[in-house]
Amino acid sequence: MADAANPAEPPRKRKRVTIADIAERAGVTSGAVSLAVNGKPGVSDATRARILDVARELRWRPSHAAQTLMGKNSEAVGLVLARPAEVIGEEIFFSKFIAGVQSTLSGRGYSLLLQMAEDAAAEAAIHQAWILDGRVDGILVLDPRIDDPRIAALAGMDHPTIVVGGQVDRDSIRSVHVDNGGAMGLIMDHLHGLGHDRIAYVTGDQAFRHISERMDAFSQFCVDHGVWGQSLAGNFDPAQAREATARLAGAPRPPTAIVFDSEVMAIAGMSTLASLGLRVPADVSVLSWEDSTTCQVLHPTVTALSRDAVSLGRTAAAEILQLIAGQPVQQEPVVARVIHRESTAAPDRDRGPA
Amino acid sequence: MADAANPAEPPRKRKRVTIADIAERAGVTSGAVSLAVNGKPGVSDATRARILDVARELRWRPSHAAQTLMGKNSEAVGLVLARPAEVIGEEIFFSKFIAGVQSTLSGRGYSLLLQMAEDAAAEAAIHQAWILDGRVDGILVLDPRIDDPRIAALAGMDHPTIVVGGQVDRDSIRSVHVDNGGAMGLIMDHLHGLGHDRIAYVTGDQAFRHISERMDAFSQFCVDHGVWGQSLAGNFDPAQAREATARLAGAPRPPTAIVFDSEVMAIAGMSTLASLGLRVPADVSVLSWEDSTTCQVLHPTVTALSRDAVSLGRTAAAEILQLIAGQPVQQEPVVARVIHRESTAAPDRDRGPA
DNA sequence: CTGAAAGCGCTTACAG
DNA sequence: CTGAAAGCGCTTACAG
Repeated sequence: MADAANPAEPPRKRKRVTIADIAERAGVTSGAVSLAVNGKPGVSDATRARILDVARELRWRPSHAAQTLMGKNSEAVGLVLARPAEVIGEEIFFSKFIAGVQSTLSGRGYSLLLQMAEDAAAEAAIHQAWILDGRVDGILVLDPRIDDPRIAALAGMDHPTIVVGGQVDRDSIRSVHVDNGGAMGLIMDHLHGLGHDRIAYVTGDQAFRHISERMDAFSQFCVDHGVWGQSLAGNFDPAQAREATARLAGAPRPPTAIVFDSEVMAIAGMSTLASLGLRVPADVSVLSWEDSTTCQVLHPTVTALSRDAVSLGRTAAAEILQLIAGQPVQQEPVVARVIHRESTAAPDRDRGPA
Repeated sequence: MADAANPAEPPRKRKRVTIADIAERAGVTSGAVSLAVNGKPGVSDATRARILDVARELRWRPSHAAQTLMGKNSEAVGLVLARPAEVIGEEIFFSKFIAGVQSTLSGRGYSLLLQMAEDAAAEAAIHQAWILDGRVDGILVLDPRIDDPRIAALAGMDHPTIVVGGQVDRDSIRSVHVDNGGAMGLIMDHLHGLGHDRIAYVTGDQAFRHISERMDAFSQFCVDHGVWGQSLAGNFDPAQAREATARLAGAPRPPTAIVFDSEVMAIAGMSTLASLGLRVPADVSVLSWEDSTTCQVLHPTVTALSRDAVSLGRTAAAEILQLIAGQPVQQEPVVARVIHRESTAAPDRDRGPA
């Protein structure tokens, strides 16, 4: 088909076209071709124009491998996901984040090199290999843990690295500024402002830095505002969220509002409440830490913290690109806000049956 | 920290260790080192052992760039996504598929090279660049369209390619066998078996091959079984799905069951039905083409076609790996099944108020 | 401004 | 079995 459209096309089989081919055709040396195509001084304008013409005519493309061998950037950013495939498939955060990263990267001609690993140690090994191979110009690290081996390893390699999802106490490593504590403050302001003073928080995996930051802010707020607050340790598993919700609902003095650490957990929690005959928000308000279309279309619609994972990805990508370019990183803080929907309302303690 | 743990470690700055370093240390030529580390004949066992020891001691790793220059495989598979970041972030299919691909690839030491593109033409350009650069050993193409430019371009390059999401009429290109028609048959069997004979189908973008395959099977079934069937063209947009649902619900003789082409569309549709005061499944049954945790925890839970995007990704990855290895591709068909949940039930035409 | 050459790190014939 | 050399496709000093 392509051939039919352009019948004069030469039989393009095997044999890649190299700068040597261009040099021969243009009657110069390959060194001159290199200077010409790279826009470096050293060839006359006339020669340069001729060389460029031939290059275009021959449909030449630089050999990425050869350029990498010479130390050129690989134009790729690496990201390894150390979670089971099932979790990555369920949590909307990952696809949003990756989509955001991609949209910025692709605009600059960069690709994302993606790999999955069993655990943080395996992830660190992949990082090492990628860096030594020059396969990536920079690395994105997701969700730092307390005493994260990946951070320790990367800190020693001085390679562009951006950590996403929590602060890191190393000078050599930058992190996308996500203010988890501040976001939790917004959530608590929202609920407390509605009149809630018995609030529960069903958390994700507490080994993650970002989760512990949220928990700290949660406790802090409760202490400061005289709110009864209870965190229940979870692990992002919906079954576990359901169990925690049932336990909370069955308590002598149940909370009037529950904050869930992910969309999937929030939905699971709401479904549990419904099956227990509890109404949202009349009996208990629900808030999801992560927004999605599902939150918008559920019945009732779900109040959510919009971290906007897509723009978080965009920001992370922009920062790693700045780091790679050797520019100072302009940390644009990722804005989070509470999107107020139907699942949160003032508690109706004293009201009779609707 | 790493240094503290291993104080004898040499100052590992700059300068990568090459086979020349190994050769010098082991008292052989670099050619011998190459043979030794690659397990090729040409060196005595004693020499080989000595060389391997030195390589290990020096923590040598082959230069990926140099090997690629010599024509070695890149150990990466390419996938470009030609959809807006927002869509990719919302549709659970993508993250599941990518997670599945990854889990198989990572097990074999392969990475996924990912990029986003504006449209199919831009995607084809990225494919060309990747192939010419030797950056990927194989390419995965998602959701072929009618007269897809990507397929036309790839067909001419004889490079390992696997198409996912629809059949393709080219001998040189293999596709993961997803039986869209058969799956639609399962859905219709399910609904018809429950007693529905007025069924609507709100579709995704009809320019996609897999959607048109589903539509054909839908029409076919309706004709064969005397079912009143109506497809409404959509484009995966939840707002559009809501509108289509409202139109269907407001019809003089509304359907008793609606099939939606994606999870997001199904949820949007259900929310519309609820806001119109229609009960699911009492007034209308709803079925989603794509399963997810959300389908399991919604109220009512949603009957869904489980294509199992994760295993679809695994299968696609396994097939591209076989193609790369030059092995015959064993097409394991991807099994789809209808997971019956609360959102579908027998139509209650004649029944009075509950 | 241009030419000739060395080198990036590896692999692979080709002689000894 | 081993050594010496050419070559993959490019870049970059270094002479003219």
